[in-house]
Amino acid sequence: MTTISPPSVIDGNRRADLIRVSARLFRDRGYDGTTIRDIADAVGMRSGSPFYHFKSKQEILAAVMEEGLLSCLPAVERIVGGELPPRQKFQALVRAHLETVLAEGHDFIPVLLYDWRALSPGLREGIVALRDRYDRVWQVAITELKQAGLIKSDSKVARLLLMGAINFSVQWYQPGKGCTLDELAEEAVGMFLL
Amino acid sequence: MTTISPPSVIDGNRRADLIRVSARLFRDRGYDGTTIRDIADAVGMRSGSPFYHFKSKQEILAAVMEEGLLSCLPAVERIVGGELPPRQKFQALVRAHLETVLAEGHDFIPVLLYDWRALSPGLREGIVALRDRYDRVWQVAITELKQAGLIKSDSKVARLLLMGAINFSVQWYQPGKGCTLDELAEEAVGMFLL
DNA sequence: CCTACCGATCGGTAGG
DNA sequence: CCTACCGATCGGTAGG
Repeated sequence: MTTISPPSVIDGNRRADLIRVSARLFRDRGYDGTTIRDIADAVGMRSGSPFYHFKSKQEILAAVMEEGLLSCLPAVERIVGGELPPRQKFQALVRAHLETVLAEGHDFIPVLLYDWRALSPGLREGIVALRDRYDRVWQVAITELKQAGLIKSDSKVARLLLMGAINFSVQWYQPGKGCTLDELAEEAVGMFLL
Repeated sequence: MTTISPPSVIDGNRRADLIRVSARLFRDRGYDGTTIRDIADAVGMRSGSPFYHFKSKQEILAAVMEEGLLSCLPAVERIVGGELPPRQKFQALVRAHLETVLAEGHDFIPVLLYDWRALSPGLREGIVALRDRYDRVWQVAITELKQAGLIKSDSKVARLLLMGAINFSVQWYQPGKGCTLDELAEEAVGMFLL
């Protein structure tokens, strides 16, 4: 009796490997600073082989961003759909967001934040739809804060300023140096809420 | 009588031209997405000629960032050194900062924000010194806000969150669409201050 | 500042 | 998924 793994599963593993190491390399060196050869080396392939799994380098970038959004959406949607009181709900949302942006090994969303411009317009559409879903979760949370009197404005600009403050931490936060993610979440919530 | 412009002046003009068009191109397409040929074309030179003015493409990038910081530092230092009451002083600082980040033709600081990673470590030192000066201005302003009871914390993290919220607008703000810079400054100040 | 050019690198492909 | 390769592009330089 032979044990044969279905090709689709093998392919799925290698494809997932490529996405994961590409995320790390893109995060560290940027999309343009990473070559197909870097990616192939990191998974133990030859330089032409990634194109067996992806049509182009651009499609790897799109896959990294899509993977990042798909894997972090359920958590934030569960938080905002849950029953916590407004302040605690917002704190949980900020904490979850910080996790996806700053935690070690979480390279997907930083790639989205750093290299959005590098993604060709044709491939942006699908990612934009997921980004919109993510933004909508935040808008709902902020509206609840407004209704609870914890914030002055729940405008779109208010949301962009809030998310910007947190997203920009990707440019300065260093894990293990300075504050922890819990402390950062607490300071952020303390600063933004009345 | 021949009129001969001193070479240093000619060089100064052409060098300034190169910095200006490079800032615009870097802002629009990114450092890696801009070639020396793009830059040369934009000022009407042949592709090898920018290297008469700069030793490398990297040095052009450094010059863009340095120029941006040097030209915006006096304004913010004057504001913070001035006599406005804390809230108005902060509003003026935010407004000035938004100008350097979002106003049309102000491409230098966006390049700093977008392509910091593209600058080689050896060239970062001089720019870091100027960035530190800029950050110090903000820290002073925030400390004054704290003393006036207009903000909860004047920690470094508080400053980074504030500046992040505003800096991130470079990724979403579109001149002429949505709010004006004045409105944006007002909303930001309203959101951050108690 | 131009002409003419080079060496290196890069994304991608044909064929197996 | 590998081998072997290509065409294009790019930063940079020598010599004037």
